[in-house]
Amino acid sequence: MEVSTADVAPAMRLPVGLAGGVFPAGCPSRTVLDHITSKWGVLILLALSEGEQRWSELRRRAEGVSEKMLAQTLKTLERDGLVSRKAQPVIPPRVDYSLTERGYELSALLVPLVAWAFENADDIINGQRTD
Amino acid sequence: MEVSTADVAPAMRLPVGLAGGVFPAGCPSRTVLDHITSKWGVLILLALSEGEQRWSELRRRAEGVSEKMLAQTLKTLERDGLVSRKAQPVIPPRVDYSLTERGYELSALLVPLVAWAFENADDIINGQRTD
DNA sequence: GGCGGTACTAACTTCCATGCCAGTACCTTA
DNA sequence: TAAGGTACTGGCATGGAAGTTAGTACCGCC
Repeated sequence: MEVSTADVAPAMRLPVGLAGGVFPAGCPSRTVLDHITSKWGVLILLALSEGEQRWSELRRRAEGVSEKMLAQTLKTLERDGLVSRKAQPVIPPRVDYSLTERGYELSALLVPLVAWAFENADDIINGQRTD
Repeated sequence: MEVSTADVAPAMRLPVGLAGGVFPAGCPSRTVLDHITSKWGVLILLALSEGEQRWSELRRRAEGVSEKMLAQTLKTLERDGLVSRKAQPVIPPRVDYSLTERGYELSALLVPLVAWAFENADDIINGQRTD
């Protein structure tokens, strides 16, 4: 078998921490991973990967998200420096959300993952493995 | 800025579903995404991406996982056709887990994501964005 | 003989993410 | 005047994820 991590991203090989244990419990990586792999985190990053969007637009695109979770998730992602918030002091309020540079980096990795999930979802759910 | 979704996986662009709504709520993609982005799902897939491993080895590598969650997660991933289980009828019991072909496909996308999280974790947690 | 390791399953409990609802402040349209 | 849209915040409820504990069956080690 020659499928290995090396095929994927030569400059992105998993670091030292992996040799002998995936991650120390409670290390920053775990926290960050939790944020970006959270149910709504993924969807929102994904939606924003296609460009700046307003609050209400995000609500519609991340179908099923409640206002509370949208606010909470956006706040987390903003604190993590992945999303930037631009509020315009107009009435009615208008707030635009977009990805930061770091956010784009992330979404570049996230998008193929989600695409893969989308493409394989039916097979997987129907229990049709090829192997 | 040249980081865009197009740079990543030309054949993996996000499909039609995305234009106008990330995913329908309750569609298979959501379910699969939940499995593979689950707290322990990620860690286990990651650990297995480095090759076949036994139960007890996985316990140690995914630091902090309880036996219950390990069993549960492995069962889910096995049902999804991402992990294969080989039990040897020896005493004491010996069970080896490895990724299926589909599992490797996934891990190839997951590994760079996790690597990114690892590399950026400190910056993110300390709130030091560069932008 | 008793402890520990291997690979689990099952029951009970706890806790946090999420959901649901209500409220805010201002404007527009009917 | 009343309803509805915009962008939120906060409280309470709950369900599912996760943790805890115990039990199983067999063996090797000391």
